[in-house]
Amino acid sequence: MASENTQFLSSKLNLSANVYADLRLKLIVGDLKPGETLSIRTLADEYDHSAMPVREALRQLSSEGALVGEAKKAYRVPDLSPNEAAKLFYVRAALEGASAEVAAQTVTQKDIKYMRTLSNKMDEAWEVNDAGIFLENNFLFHSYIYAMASNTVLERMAENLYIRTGPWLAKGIKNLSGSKAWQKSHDGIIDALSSRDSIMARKLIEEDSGWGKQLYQE
Amino acid sequence: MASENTQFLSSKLNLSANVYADLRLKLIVGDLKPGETLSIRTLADEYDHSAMPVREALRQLSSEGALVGEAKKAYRVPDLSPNEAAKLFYVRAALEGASAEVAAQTVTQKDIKYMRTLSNKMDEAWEVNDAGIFLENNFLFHSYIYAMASNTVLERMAENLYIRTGPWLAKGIKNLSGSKAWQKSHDGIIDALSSRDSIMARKLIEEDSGWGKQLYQE
DNA sequence: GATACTTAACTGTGATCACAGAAAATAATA
DNA sequence: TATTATTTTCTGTGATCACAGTTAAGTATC
Repeated sequence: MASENTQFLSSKLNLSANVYADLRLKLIVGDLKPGETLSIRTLADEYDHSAMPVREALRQLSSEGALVGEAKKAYRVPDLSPNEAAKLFYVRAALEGASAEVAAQTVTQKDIKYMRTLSNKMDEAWEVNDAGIFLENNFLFHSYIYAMASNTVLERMAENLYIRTGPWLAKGIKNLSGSKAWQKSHDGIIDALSSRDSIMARKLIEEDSGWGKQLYQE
Repeated sequence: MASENTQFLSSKLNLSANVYADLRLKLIVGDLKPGETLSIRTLADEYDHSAMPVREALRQLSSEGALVGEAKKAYRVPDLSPNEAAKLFYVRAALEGASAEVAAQTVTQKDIKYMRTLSNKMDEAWEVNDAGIFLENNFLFHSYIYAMASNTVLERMAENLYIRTGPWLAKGIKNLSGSKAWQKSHDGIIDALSSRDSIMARKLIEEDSGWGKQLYQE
């Protein structure tokens, strides 16, 4: 699994943050399925912690819309309606477009090289049919554009959108087949950034952001 | 005070949500000052609850960037640097502009009327020098535009930005004097929406979003 | 009177328990 | 056997405590 050792990598501050980070990645890469149920005590056993850290992590994810939690029922990974998914992708396109526009003005050759690496990793994952690694690197690719815009506010909000669309995306691409439209798209984005064409970068990113939506329209 | 009875109004689900809602509004309207310190036990006494609900509310606000909380020190209302404030307003302009563009396509006369009401309340608050009510209605005004776009994702993110900029804004407008630039701006927005001019609405909203920034540049 | 040291108060964090409502599993009834 | 009733298990929520750092207050030392 892609996120197996995350909880150890991020063992810095408190336990709640570790649990949160672990679940966060599991959502992004699709290790948690829509409709799947998460209970405090069960997870506490798995992480070998008390209930408190898990409880706080789940509440945070719930407040971010990554999980839903009614009254006294178990937390659940929400399944998105087409309408809800469209809203998430709409916001993502707006935020990501703005980021790309800024990023195009400060991008370096080192950045370009790193983005190509990520794109290659996505391709490798695609070939061996590993959706988890594919989504994780796709997330890293887009994250990097946000990071280049050096606006942490933007970055955090974008990440939230990936957490929320992760399970839904993973459901749609269980088998990695069909056209590699994403690859052409990413190549174009890299080229636009490389030539510092901020308008084109914005346009292409906005188009690429909507890519996932088509998974359920075919 | 503007938010005195909020905790009773929102006494629906659990106590944590009540505390969160109360603190949220206090931040938006400037009842909580930058640098102000919030401790779990102290607030628990004030709300006459145990530590748990307050603890969860503070953690949530912290995860949203509305409060900062290092290691084992008290939570604190962050004071924004000019750079940080600029980032928040940049994102706000992007989100709000997108909202206005959508809102202009579905706005009704009833909506227009309500927005005029809010703008009038702001004017009244301005005249009697009540910054809290002024900011609260300003928030409601902009919130309404988000609501008209009927994108809850967008709405939630925008609200977060108001929570985070609230204390900083309040600091800058302790005394409501000087030009009423905000009024002309709001009138223009209402007119643009009323005539369904989505491009103009977007433009004016983006300009208005940056209004607060000027508080510290004069 | 100012500085260094010690003590006390305060802080978030993790753990544990009691409780009431929801869900699932079992037993009873037809 | 199908349906209802009951019990048992599971759920988040609120409360309380112990702990280890942090900050503030107090006290001694010069």
